[in-house]
Amino acid sequence: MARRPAQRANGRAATLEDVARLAGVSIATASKALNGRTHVSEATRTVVHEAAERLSYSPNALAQGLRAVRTGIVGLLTSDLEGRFSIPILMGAEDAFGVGRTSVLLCDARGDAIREARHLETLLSRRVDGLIVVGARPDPRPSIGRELPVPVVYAYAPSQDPEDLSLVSDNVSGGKLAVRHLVEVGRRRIAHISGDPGYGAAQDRAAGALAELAEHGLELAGGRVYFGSWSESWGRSATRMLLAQTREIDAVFAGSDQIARGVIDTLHEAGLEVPRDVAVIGFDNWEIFSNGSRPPLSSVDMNLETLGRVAAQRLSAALGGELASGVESLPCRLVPRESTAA
Amino acid sequence: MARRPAQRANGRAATLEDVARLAGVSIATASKALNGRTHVSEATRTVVHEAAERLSYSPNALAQGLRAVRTGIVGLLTSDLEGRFSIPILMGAEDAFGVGRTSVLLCDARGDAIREARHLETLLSRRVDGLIVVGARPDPRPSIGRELPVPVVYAYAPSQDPEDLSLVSDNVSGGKLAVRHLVEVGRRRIAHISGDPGYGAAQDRAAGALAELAEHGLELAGGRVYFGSWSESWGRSATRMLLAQTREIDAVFAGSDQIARGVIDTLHEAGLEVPRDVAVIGFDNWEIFSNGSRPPLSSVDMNLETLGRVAAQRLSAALGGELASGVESLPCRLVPRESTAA
DNA sequence: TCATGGTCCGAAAAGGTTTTCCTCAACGTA
DNA sequence: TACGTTGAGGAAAACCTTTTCGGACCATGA
Repeated sequence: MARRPAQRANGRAATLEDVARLAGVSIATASKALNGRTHVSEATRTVVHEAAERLSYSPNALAQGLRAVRTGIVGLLTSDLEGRFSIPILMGAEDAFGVGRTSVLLCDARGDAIREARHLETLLSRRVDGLIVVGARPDPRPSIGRELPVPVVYAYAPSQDPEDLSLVSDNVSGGKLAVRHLVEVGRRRIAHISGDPGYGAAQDRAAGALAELAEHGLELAGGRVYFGSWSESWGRSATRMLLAQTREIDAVFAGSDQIARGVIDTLHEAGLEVPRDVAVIGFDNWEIFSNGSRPPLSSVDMNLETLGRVAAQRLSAALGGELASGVESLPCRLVPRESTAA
Repeated sequence: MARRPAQRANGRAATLEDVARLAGVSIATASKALNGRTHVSEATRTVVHEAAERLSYSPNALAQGLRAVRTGIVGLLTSDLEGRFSIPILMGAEDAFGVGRTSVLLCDARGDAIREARHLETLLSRRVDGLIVVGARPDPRPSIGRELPVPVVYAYAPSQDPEDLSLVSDNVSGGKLAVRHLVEVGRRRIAHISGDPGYGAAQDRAAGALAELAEHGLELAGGRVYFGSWSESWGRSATRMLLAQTREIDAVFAGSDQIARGVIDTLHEAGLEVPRDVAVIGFDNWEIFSNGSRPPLSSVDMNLETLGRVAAQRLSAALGGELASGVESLPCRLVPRESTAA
């Protein structure tokens, strides 16, 4: 069994010329009729539309893009697609552009600079209207270049070049948000277990947490931030270390949902109940983890869809005129669940 | 602070004509020189290349696509991007096409048929060379149409139309693989806890498991397959139900890694050690779950990257000639970890 | 009858590339 | 010298659409 792709009789898709011929008008008139331009009588317009319908005419976007200034394609250059951060951003961007108006050309550099450069070249040769660059981790990454013929927005990971426009999540206020929530549900002895201290995000969240604690006249339980790695197993080890040092805690702010899972596990093993004895809040709001957790895990959401959406908006705005530069921080959002219930 | 996108002096990208003028040759010669065609002297070729370099010339892929039969773009129409199944397929496909040769235009229909139709229209108007359709769940989905001007490959979710070409994972043999592994590490009283029985994948994995058990003259522990939902919490409830009925089990085959997590949790709570008392194997090999688990979870990998890669290959092959039809099943792969260690 | 104005439509150019076919020059051979 | 051959390079068409500009036609008023 085999089958050839369906094609029109002449072996090609219908062109505007075919439509015009069938409608008995010129190409110019057909174009004007289909695009709703003026200087076409209603009767003619109807005839043309019918002809287009009959031939299932679909304008060749390549030819349109060649003639017009815009192509309606933006490039999304990501460094880590399997990472869970690119996807929400991608979806937000796709959303903001609107179906049918702009398409997204996706390239994954897999963290390889050479591959990234080649992808960039390809995207430019396809005459994308703009680029969104999504880094693998939320730390400054090399700029893809300042002298590009199209506007570029960096999302999640800012560019090292301050002249570029970058959109990032405000991890400091995210850390504050988490601690403020814990305080609001009555907790006072709050510990912080986070991930790799080499990540700016880890430092920022910790800084926000400490600042918020200070505002309430509180000190960090456990005496220090437990930095380690972004893994469940680190959440477990760190919790064991923490409990070995002090059992005087009533809340843990975990630097990620994965860490939080490890924390909850170990608290349970130690005979502590969540949230009765110890409240736990995570970060990322990765639903598969936070909802799968028992009890469901409160978390801080980085609003990555919004990040993508705003990136798309900035890009659209930049098509017409100027592109701002600098780093724009977008707020996080608290998602309370049972693990911090009062 | 604001900045305009960099542009060339005349406000546009360099064209072949610019290169030709700078090199002092005709457009035709410049084209031939850059594309490595014959009938160009070495000297001229060098001059042209230098000119192109100086102008940082990049051929306009739109114009190339307009002239050529192929555009070098394939469309990827997915129904559920946030689901974790589209991404590996996408990456496999991107990989197989090779960087720079073919680009992937990504559209997410969000499970909405109307949105899907609009995306399809857009993709066709952009004259993609082919389409890969990735469904949201591994059950037959409506065909996007038989009379399309480009070849289409369905991946993960097969098309309902047997004339279409579909690539799916072989869940039956995946189920066999899991049980065979458990038998090989010496287990005999094997239970199966799976997800939503409305999923063909759940039925197939169960069928494979039962067939493999039968081959070894074994019966299913617990007396039946525990179907439920694809969640951690179902893994927990089902394990409680299973243990309430019999503690005569030494292995559990879970229908997904998430379920397996719930199973392991509950086994631990019941005082059973994994893998000493009960071995556990999952499905999907979702590393964030299987590696985060304690102990690390053995699993069956559906080889989704391979699925994507094969989809790309089939598409490439179809460009030249004919596209096969029917459903092609690709084998799964066992990934043993500690949770089934002997 | 002529001028004027308005409405509708069509010819043609532009956008950038590739390829075919043609010209032209140089060179070798009879 | 005349002719054939070879190799380099160029003109132009084709891919498809949009837009500008001008032409044709009709009606109206002077």
